Amino acid sequence: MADSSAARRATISDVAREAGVSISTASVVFSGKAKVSEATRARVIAAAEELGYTGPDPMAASLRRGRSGIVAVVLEGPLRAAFLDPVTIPMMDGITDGLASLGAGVLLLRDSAEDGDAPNLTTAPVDAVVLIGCSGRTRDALEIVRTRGLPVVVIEGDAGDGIPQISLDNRDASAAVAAHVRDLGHERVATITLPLTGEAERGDVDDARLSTMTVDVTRDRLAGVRDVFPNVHAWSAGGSSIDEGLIAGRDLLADEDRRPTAIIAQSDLLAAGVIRAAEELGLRVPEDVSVCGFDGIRVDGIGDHVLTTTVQPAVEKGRAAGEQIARMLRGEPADSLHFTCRFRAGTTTAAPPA
Amino acid sequence: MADSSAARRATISDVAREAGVSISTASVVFSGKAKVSEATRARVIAAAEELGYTGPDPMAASLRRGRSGIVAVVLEGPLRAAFLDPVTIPMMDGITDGLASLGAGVLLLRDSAEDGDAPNLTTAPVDAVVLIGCSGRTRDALEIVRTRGLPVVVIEGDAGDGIPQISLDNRDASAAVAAHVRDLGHERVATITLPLTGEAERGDVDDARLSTMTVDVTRDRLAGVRDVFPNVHAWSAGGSSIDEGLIAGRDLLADEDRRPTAIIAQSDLLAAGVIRAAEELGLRVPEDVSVCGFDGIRVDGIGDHVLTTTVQPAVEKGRAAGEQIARMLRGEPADSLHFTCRFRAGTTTAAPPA
DNA sequence: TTGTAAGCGTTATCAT
DNA sequence: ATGATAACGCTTACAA
Repeated sequence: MADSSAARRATISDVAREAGVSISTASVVFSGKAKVSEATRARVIAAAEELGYTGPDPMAASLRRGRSGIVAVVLEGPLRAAFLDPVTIPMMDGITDGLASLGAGVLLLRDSAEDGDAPNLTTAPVDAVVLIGCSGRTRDALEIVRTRGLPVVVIEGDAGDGIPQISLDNRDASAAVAAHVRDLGHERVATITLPLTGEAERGDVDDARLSTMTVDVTRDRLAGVRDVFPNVHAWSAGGSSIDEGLIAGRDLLADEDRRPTAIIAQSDLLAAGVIRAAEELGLRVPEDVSVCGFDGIRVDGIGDHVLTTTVQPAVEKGRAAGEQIARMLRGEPADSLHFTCRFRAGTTTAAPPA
Repeated sequence: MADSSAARRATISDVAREAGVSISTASVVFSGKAKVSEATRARVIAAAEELGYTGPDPMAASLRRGRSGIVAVVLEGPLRAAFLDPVTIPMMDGITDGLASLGAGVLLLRDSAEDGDAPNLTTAPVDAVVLIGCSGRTRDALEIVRTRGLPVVVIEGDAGDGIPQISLDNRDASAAVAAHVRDLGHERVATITLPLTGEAERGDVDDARLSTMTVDVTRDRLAGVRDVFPNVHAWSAGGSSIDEGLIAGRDLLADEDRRPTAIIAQSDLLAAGVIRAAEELGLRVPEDVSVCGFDGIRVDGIGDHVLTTTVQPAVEKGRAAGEQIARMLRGEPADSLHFTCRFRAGTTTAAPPA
């Protein structure tokens, strides 16, 4: 008798019973994995409607299939910070794209291992993982993922071993920018690096600090500049933003005597900040000081300038990552892919002032 | 004999056996839901290590608990578009924040119902859903979610019924901006609206088009302007971006005779575009034309101007949504919350030219 | 403190 | 074309 008054959610077996068919038949109606006569299908659909059954429970289906249809994307630091970087968005878009063939969704995860009860790699029902910017804390994430045996692709980071990674010719591209600056005749050059470690600490970079550097991207882009200007004055920003560029620019351009004639920023955002700093100080770009960046995103806030920079294929990087994940999930072998930037001369660089 | 050579993944029962304890004891060691003697705990941990067991399978745990620890955030249109809107990111950050107490992750979902095999509301293992900008297609999402019986919160959209929603005083805030413009003495005023429908179609808005309007935010902000300027000339942008603002601005400011003395843009991005358009045409802001926006985000690219606008509490909105979700998941009642904007006078508005 | 056992709701295999 | 049945791997009363 006890006809449970509190509405328990209908299951596929309720539907099957109501429709007078077996559970497996009902299941097949929803999955479409086998032929079902039109008549029974209709009965099942009707029964489902009747009972308010909205289709297989995703968690049960996940368990049974061994797939959740979810891919984690691990970003460094808080979301806001990650998305402040203008290349993140196109890249994410690319990832979704590459994953499309698989019909997988994207779960945003932060890399904070400490974060108590936050959702993390060890407890999230994901089929695979994309790691972005493998550095410090992210390395822990990699460890977890590996022991969990999840397929993983790393974007911009050294994963080691046989882990497919999507890389960029940071060093060469950076060197190309530097070469452009050198060819213009600059000798007193400074570079503004991305953060050296997870902890953003800005200021001049000396050898001691250099040895603490853990972020690959930072290292490679700096190395590229040094390939051309071995003794370049390096200044490390606390992040990649216009504000940080502004701070760095003010510091580097303040002292008239030691003022560089060209500043090579390791991101377009930083470069934009430098341009602002220059304008603040009444310096003209590029007549008084040349400025260039890295990324090739569209930066607002630099007026009519076209930034001299190198353009990275952000969407393609993301798509490649997504595609490799898709392949691995299909049991196919995945490759590491290397992308190259394209140098773009703009209006923010010129010969040094006479 | 057949000691499966292909390494099948170890399960908790393997661990239990290896450690010589019952399955439940092993389970408890990992969940910490009950006291276990230090000795047995150690044995279990050791066994797990031995077998390479990395903790309970998330899918199995999800099924058993009835919780996946994942909350879906449904955005309108492609990810890229959604994240292009500068208020989205702080809002997402707020959501993650509000969800933190729950330890839930965020699954990004698009609202495209048609999208074949893409991951969607009906098949994703989520515990709850946040709907952003409930309009048109998003309404279908709402329907699905409701029949699935998932807790849901709607941000900026009319969900009807007893669905908690996070709202903004779009109309009043917009009216306040308009009032400011009126108080400065402007009479020839134009407004640039957000898209009227999901399909971005830009251009003058007449009554016919007005009746096709489906987006709540657009409607409310426009209504606010009309509260002050009943016959305001409305021009609908194809989206909320600087480029769209530029296009709109060019069109509105082109004809010297019909040129408005003030343009009220429904977003800061649009306003930034208008300012650019004005500068292109050699018009000074605010001397020749006043411009104001909506959102209160930091816009790059408008030089030294401080945009006259109204500031919306984006992070707070997101956090509120997250918190309401958390409450519902705890079985507590959830409320609708209403947020208000704060008017901010900037340097882009002044009295009309004499 | 530890063990027993009953599901959670599916899907896939194999018969029929 | 349809049905019976065995997993999937875990959690949690409840019993010992």
